Amino acid sequence: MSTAAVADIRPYHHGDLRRALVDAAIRILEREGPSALSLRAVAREAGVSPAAPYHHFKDKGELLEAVAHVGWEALGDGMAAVQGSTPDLTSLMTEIGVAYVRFSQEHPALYRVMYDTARDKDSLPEGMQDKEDGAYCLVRNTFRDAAGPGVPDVDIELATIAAWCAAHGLAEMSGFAQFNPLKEAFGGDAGFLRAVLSHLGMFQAKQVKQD
Amino acid sequence: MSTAAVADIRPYHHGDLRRALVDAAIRILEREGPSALSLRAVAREAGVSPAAPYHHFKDKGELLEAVAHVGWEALGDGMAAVQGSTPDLTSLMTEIGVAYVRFSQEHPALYRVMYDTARDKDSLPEGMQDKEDGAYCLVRNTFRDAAGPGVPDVDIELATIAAWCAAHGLAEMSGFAQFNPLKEAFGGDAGFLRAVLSHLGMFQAKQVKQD
DNA sequence: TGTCCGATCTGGACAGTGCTTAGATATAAA
DNA sequence: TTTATATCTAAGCACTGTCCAGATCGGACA
Repeated sequence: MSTAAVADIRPYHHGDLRRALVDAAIRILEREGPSALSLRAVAREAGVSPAAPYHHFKDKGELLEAVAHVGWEALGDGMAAVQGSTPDLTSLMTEIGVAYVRFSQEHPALYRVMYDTARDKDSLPEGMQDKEDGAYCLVRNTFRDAAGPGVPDVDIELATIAAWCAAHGLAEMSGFAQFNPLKEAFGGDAGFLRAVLSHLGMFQAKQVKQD
Repeated sequence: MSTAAVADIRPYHHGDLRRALVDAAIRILEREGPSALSLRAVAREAGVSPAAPYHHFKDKGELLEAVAHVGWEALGDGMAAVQGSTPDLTSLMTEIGVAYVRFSQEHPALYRVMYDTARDKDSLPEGMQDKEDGAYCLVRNTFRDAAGPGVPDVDIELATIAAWCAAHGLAEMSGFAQFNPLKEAFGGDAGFLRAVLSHLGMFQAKQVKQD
């Protein structure tokens, strides 16, 4: 079993084609956008025949899920990086939200794949929610720690999803050109993001603690 | 010019193929989802050759824009229908938000096309924002009326986009199966939507009036 | 060492896609 | 009736996702 586990990790002709394909897909995504991400282009980028991916993924969707998984981990890392940057919950949640939106701005194609695959399955991806250190759990734990004991789980969950909705909504809207004037009015993109996130009351600790 | 305008409205062999194609596309969307929406399938549904659509739309994207436009108008109608249902701004904004999310739940494929085409253009679609009676303007006007004179435009715009982000975020998240337990805790889907929207402070009038 | 087996990859094919071009047909204008 | 224009079709191109038969390679076992 232990040798089998090793074989699972480093098993190939090619080296590790599965990983190479995911990397190639992300490279194409960042370079040419989602519309250029065909399975054949990924195989080409990895220097392999068009049929080769089918020995590692059931279909294109399964490859995209693997790509999305990498994206969710990177997003989680980005959000975790600002953890502990301030003791104040309000500004901490704002900074986490800014980190979230920043990621979506820096990797728009990857961000799109992350949600597209999730929507196709009607289910949030593993890398985001299932693991205890996923991005979603990070937000929930932040609320839970701030609330302390005695606050019902339902309220924590509500605060979490409300914050997530706001951040995701802002991530999708902030790219539209129509909001450029408003961005300038708030001193650039960062100021705009903080203004919207601050405007959203759910980042305030009292809402979690009181109600 | 006036006769030309008439010719623009009713000019065909087929009757009105342009409109027929848009209708066919929406029919396919509601029946089989976004992945089945190929230009050829639309032509088939409309009983016409695969090349025929190219005499009415530059490419597939332009057809999708027309489809999205219909979607935005329908969404705007749905949101306008709850207008005046209550004099209280907080509950009115909540009801508008509920109408928004309901639309996305009842027409998930169409809703997806609406934002996909917008993202591809990095620009909000005409049907949503440009016209004075578009869905986005409806929200802005509601805030403006509630705020009265003296409140800077920037604050109105900020409240509008914040509300929009929250509604869109919730529209996208509410479909995920992971939130089903939470929905039950709030007495079903409607209760869940109102709980999240109420939790979001930007629906409260004071934030527009005071700040 | 030689042989075999299974995992890994290729070549070739199929149906379906967006889109273009050349030509047919019907409608309206002359 | 002739002509011009708008509308549509037929055929084809390059591309896609996916499958299949076979080639090739690695490690296990003799």
